[in-house]
Amino acid sequence: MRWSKAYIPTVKEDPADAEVVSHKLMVRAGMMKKVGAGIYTLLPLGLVVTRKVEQIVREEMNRIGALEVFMPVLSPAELWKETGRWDVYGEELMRLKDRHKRDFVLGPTHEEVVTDLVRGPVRSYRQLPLTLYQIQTKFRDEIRPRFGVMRGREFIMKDAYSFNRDDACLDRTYKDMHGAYEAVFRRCGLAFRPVLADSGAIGGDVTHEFMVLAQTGESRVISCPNDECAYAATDETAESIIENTAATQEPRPLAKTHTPDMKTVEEVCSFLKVEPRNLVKTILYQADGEVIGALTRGDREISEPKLRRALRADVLSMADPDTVRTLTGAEVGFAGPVGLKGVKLVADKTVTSMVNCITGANKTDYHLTNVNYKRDFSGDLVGDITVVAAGDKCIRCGATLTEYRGIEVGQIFKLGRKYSVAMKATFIDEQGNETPFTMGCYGIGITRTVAAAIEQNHDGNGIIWPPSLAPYQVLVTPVAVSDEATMSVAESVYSGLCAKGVEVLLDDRDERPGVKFKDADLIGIPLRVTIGSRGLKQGTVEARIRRTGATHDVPVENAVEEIMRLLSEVY
RNA sequence: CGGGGCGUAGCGCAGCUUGGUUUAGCGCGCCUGCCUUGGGAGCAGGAGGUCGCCGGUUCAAAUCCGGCCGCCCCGACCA
Repeated sequence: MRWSKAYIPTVKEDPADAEVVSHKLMVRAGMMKKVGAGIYTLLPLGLVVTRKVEQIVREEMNRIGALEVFMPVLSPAELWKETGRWDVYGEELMRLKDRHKRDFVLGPTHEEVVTDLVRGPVRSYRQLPLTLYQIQTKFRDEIRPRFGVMRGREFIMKDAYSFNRDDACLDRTYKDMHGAYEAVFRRCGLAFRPVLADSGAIGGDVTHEFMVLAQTGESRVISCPNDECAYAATDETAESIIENTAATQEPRPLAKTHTPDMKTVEEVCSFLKVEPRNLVKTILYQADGEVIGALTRGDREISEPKLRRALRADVLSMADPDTVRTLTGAEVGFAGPVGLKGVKLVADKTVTSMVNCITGANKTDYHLTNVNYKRDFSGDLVGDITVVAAGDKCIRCGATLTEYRGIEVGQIFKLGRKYSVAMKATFIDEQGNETPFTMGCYGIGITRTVAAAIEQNHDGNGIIWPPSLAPYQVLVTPVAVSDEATMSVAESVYSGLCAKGVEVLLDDRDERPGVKFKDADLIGIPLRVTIGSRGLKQGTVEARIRRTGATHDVPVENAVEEIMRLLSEVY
């Protein structure tokens, strides 16, 4: 490809609306252009990179026997009503009507469509397992799109769905997928970690997220530094051992104390001269229509995903102030578990071993002191509903946990039978029984992976593509296109490399060298070959590795061979 | 949806507080010519704007007021 024909509109200045490097660089390198909030056009360079990621994904999916299909972006509301997600999915589901006023959705994911696809033709266990995947545009009406293509509303995703005869069969597919995902991200040249995660609204039990390690990542990952243990999970899911104190105290008699206008943990603590860890905080939630009280230690946060799982609830949100006032008989800020009626109590496991703690009194401007579990109140449900913090102890090996940030580029779920039961998708098993499929679903954010690759591979001058994702492997840069000797060498190196099947970009623009070099660094081609009169006097051209900046003078005569050799070293 | 901010040439911005001396300006980019050619050169000339949209105030509005639209940032969501 010749640069003069390639449409790579690079820009010097960062776009005003970009926050993170990948967004800035993708715009500056002429890879994409914003059309509206969270929606982008991919320009030729951006598209080529995207296709590279897609191809890697495609090869790894095919390798484990998944079959590619192509489902529509638009799907009728009926399918979503069948599984109930029409009501549960929320605002993020982009709904629209056709000219006949019939309801449709722009697919954010395709469980319904794919389940509908197989529920007729697949009748026998002999046809299983079956795994279908597609690479398709998805739409999620994000509350707040940001960071360019990292959190867009429209994005390209690979989504795969497996139909298995039973749990053991699903386990095998899940394991294959796990392996395929590791292969995909390894081939993309990314530093990543598979971590345990929450299954969210999609439902199901076991799930892993694949995190690309990056400071700008939106996800917190908690991990165990002990290599043999290697426990890693998202902050929504991670479990830990939270050390308790003061367990040696003798229980003292329950007392009520006046705490005028002391609503927050901090206020109560400074007023009563105690540590937050001696408080039990009580937060009221609305869970599938029922009001529940969640209890955890004062210095900790309630994890809504954990709470939702503990309750097996679909919809969970904090109760509104009126509900709180009605049920506690007090202003917000004075709720407590003692004597709280009509509310199901969910206690974090740490709460059960606390001694002489402080809680709200369910009376405005009063708190209770010397509250003790079992004696004064009990949880209807006890579990882990607290957000993990760095410094907690590993649930598996006891080591002190650490935290890092990551970009979630993929997630694999064991769905179970949620969708197959809801949609009556069944097959006949070996015993002749009609049985719902046991399903799994597996996603990779393609466009997000492109952005993640840039987050992880750039410097002050621009992108440094991992060779497997680079839009071109070699950039041939003649210093002056007006110089005939320079151009004839450039052309022969270019055509020589093309003939070897190398993806080459020839910068044939009549620009000053500085401009070309800056653009070269910006678009991040792994190997640049510079041809100028200076080198030609010695009979050489210069090969420069983008990542290291290392240069090699190679003789003109066998330039193509030398460049091929250097290329193989870059890989 | 709550809070904050922005909308002026292809891009990045100034001007707005205190309306008219601004024919609306600057940098980058773009076009022509000369010159230059190993890290975003120089000189000369040039093109490009319904100042987001609608309405109001005024002799006069980019500037003041109201409404609407779009975009960005911070919070509650997620591949």
